[in-house]
Amino acid sequence: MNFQNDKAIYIQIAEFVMEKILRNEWVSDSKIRSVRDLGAELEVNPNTVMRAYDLLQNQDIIFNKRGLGFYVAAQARESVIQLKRKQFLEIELPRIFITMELLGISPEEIIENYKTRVS
Amino acid sequence: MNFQNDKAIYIQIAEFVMEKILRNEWVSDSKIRSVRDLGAELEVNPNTVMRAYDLLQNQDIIFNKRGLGFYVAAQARESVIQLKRKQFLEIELPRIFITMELLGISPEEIIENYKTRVS
Amino acid sequence: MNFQNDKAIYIQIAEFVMEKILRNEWVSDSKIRSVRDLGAELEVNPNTVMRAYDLLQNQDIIFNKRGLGFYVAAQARESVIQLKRKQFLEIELPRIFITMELLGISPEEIIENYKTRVS
Amino acid sequence: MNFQNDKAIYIQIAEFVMEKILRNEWVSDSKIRSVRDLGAELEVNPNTVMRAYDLLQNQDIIFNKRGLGFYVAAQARESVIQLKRKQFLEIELPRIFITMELLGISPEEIIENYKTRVS
DNA sequence: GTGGTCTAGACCACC
DNA sequence: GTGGTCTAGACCACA
Repeated sequence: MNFQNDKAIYIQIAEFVMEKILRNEWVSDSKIRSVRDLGAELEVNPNTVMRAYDLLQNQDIIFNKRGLGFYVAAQARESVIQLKRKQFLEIELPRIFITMELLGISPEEIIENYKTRVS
Repeated sequence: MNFQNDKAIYIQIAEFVMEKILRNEWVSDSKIRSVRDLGAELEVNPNTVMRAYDLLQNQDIIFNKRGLGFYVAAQARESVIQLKRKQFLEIELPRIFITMELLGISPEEIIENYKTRVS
Repeated sequence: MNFQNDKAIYIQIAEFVMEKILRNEWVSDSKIRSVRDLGAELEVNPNTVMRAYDLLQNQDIIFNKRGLGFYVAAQARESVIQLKRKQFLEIELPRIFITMELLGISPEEIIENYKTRVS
Repeated sequence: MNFQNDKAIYIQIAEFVMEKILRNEWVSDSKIRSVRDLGAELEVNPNTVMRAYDLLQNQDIIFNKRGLGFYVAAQARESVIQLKRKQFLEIELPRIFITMELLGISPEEIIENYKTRVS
């Protein structure tokens, strides 16, 4: 992890975890790194890691066992996909529509392109 | 300019120039920064800037007056839009379709979303 | 606000805001206190207020206008009720069932009690 | 004990004692702390402790041996449960029904929830 | 002025 | 050991 782009660090950490889950590298019920541990490795404040974990917990992607640590939730992968769907539809799609308008690309042109791709 | 993402620096410089033109901050026939000048400010090799200008010249976005420097082309804005259209349709759009497939989002869902936005 | 009970301060602040909305004292689209302002009055760190507002924003109860402040969301009251429903069903109800079991109270006894109340 | 909530202190002391009995930490016929002793530790007036003990004695939860102190009654645990049953049915349950009405939660929804929990 | 992010460091409860 | 909360203070972007 390089934290090179302009997204907040805690967002990048959350996306890192989600990527691991999406790739099935981190599976349900397995323990993930502790906030102190991961914070030390990434050289960020544990609070920043905590914020990432908090976000993931709110999305039912990880859960906490008191005094033990965070674990990957049972339906974690599905939750990640669900969250990404939401982000795509609410954030990326509007941007795409704006770009299309700016570049004078009509929906019909997209559909044409899509059909060509499928056929 | 930060050169923080993973794109080549000369690409980022070209995009920086195109952005200026798109926003009408740099207009047709006006002179743009010299290769040496811009290279010094951005702390990159003048050759890198030259590569960016070369790319823009090939797309009819800027042109060169020998011994004088580079100038914004007459139809620069249109050329930029044309270039971006091409990039959008050939590079971004395929990526979007892949993401949609990955997240299980159907074209119908997009169309529905688009109509809601318009109404 | 006294922060007398054992709940986290940021939770109490969020509940304070939700109470205002439930009572229709704070209505949709009206601006709410800034994080600095409310933090100063309650003598807590602005970050703590921010955490409360963050929670409320995630629940679509308030929203942010950049550089201007937080505002009560359009469907804020409905969102508050929705959130409280969830809390009741997932947190309070299980506790009630545990208490019932501990005190040897059967569901039938509750139903009997409920009917008496209704009639 | 913190005396942080809004209940009267003597009530909280009585509940503290009942909790001990419920958890079988204080068993029948064992002597409990003296009024002066407990009052000193909790930094409250002995009269306040006395009021709590008086309440418990009226409910047959503790009894007094003159000149010796207070002892846990034979059927203390059953008496505590009996008292809490009464409190639950007469005080908490009405509040629960009010909350349910406020949040638009039907008894059917509760039953459904209960079945899911049992199964 | 507004929020948003991050750090350093503290204290707490739970296990 | 684990997370959870809070503070003080900093710097940033946006308007």
